[in-house]
Amino acid sequence: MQPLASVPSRSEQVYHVLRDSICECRLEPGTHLVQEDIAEKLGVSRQPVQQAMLLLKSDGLVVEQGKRGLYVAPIDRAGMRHHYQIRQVLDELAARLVAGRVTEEPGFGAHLRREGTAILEEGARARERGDAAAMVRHDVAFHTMIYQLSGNPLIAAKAESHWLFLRRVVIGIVTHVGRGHTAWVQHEGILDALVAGD
Amino acid sequence: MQPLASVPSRSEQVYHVLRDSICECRLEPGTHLVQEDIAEKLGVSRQPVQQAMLLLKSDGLVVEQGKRGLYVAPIDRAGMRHHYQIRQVLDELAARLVAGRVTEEPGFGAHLRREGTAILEEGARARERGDAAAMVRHDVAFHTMIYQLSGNPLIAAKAESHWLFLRRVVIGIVTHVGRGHTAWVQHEGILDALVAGD
DNA sequence: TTTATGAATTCTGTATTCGGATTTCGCAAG
DNA sequence: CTTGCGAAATCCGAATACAGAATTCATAAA
Repeated sequence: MQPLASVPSRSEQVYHVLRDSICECRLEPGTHLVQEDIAEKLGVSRQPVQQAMLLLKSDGLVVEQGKRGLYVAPIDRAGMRHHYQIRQVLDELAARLVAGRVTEEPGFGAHLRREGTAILEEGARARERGDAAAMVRHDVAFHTMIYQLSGNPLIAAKAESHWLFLRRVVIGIVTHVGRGHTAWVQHEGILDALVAGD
Repeated sequence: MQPLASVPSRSEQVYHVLRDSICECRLEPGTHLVQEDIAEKLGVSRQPVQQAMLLLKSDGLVVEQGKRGLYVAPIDRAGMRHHYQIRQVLDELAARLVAGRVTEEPGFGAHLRREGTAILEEGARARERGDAAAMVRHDVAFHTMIYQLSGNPLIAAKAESHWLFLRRVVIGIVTHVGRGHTAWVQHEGILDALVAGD
């Protein structure tokens, strides 16, 4: 049995709305976030907004400039590189752990193969449609699957926080540069290697 | 010139007090945290306490059991292993980056050597005194130095959140098992290797 | 035209209050 | 002894109210 899902508090809802808005660049970097305005737009009081801001600040998605208030964090090349570096080592760790489980636990490889191909197929369909957003979604889903199967739940949590930042630019990259193809080929290679035990 | 330090808000102060109390096990795992009690003990209203709790929850230092309120997170073996795994790969990443800078930037190696030996000497003195808490502090300082010199500021931030958990048990390990010695020898080896460029 | 000064505005952090949901406790019924 | 039920108490999230700091703006002086 699992604990039954409870309704999310207003703070959480505000947090998610703001987080998604920032990550999908509907709130542009550098925007000044005023608690009252946001509260009124979302139809809540200032209190849940302030709490959401606190979490966004600890995520690094918003930054405070002195006592001038909170602003949406800028997208700078160096910062993205830093996020990418960390995500990379987390990916490597997760892959190592998954590979370890494949060789240790019988039947785990088949399970991995099943889940992986399902996601890859969906991703392939998105690519045929030329749906960039869906491609990114499935890209993330593939990585998330590996995090979850790694057996270390902290990896998924930490990596997600870096994906938040990367999502802000990945959509643009996939759409404009058209690098989507190579990524999917790589994913198939990764899946094969993992099923084989790295 | 640097932006002058502003007084920390009450929320931040409450957050730090609670965080340290939890990490140094003055608040034992499983303790029920009641906002009103804490607010009264610290001489503030419930509001800053609630905000601090929110951050502690996102750190994973406190967990909520249904709607029964927030409790200090338990220390379990599996969780510690997970934290340790992630910290390990972050350490490796930081070391790689530092080694890279040593070979790239002239004078960086000497700088590293200077800072590193300073910390190691202080740590050695703490060991002679048998001061376990100071040893752990300098152990953390050594790692933090590497994070900071890596050039990726996110590593320090992320790794710190894992040290929060590890600190809860490391003190006990150093005191009881007396494994302090080997750690310091390793640190000297690490420093030598980094100065040489990995 | 530029600089100083002080009032008005704006915005945040904190305190207090309100409403609701849950747990606890006492007592009666099976 | 266990089960069921209702009142009281507990505690949290959210709204509202208040105070202080910073910025803006307008007006006066150089």
